Amino acid sequence: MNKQTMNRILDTLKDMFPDAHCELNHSNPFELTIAVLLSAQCTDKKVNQVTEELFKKYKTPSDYLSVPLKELEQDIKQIGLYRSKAKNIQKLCRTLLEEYGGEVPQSHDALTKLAGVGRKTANVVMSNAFGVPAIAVDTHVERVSKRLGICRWKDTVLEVENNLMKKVPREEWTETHHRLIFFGRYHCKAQNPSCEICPLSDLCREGKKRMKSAK
DNA sequence: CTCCCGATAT
DNA sequence: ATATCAGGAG
Repeated sequence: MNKQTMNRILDTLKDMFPDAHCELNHSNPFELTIAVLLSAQCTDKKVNQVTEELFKKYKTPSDYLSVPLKELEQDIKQIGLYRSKAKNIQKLCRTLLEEYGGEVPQSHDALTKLAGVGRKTANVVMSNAFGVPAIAVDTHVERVSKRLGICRWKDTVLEVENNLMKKVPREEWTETHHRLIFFGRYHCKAQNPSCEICPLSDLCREGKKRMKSAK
């Protein structure tokens, strides 16, 4: 992909979603970390429904450790993958208390060592909570980047991330990341993407195919 | 690679 | 009925 095409994509995304932002409700780094951990294979909307009550009941790492595992499981059950997530939350909270004075560490390396926190979650926390430029590659960013030809179809999520970091100016990483999410979530959807009204459909094999069959 | 898993959209 | 949802661990 040449530079002009990439710039066209970035300009179009900015035009379509000028105020794209993190849609996981949170009021501090700790809540954000919990919310992102919960968001794996689940919609943000559902996570927000659950965290509205969850964050009233659990304010600190100690709070999550003050109840039996089974109780926490029930409190997040609607999210799915709830057994492993509940276990990870308690293990993560134990680590925060034992290693970091109950605070969320402000380094990518330390974050990924926490239970249930991988590269994608660490990137989201670093960028949204601590203002460090990052591009977290989730299901939307991966799908959109591949459809638009920003990277190759066979690329791993790490390769997708490296591609985006190479092609997007560092100071625009975080905003671009959010725009790719919005683009994937509301426009270039996994099912029934809006190819007919997509200003970038000429860049996308899938889009071209759908345009033809629509005629 | 598989497993984890309920809610929602299609 | 099936696909998908801000993935991570083993």
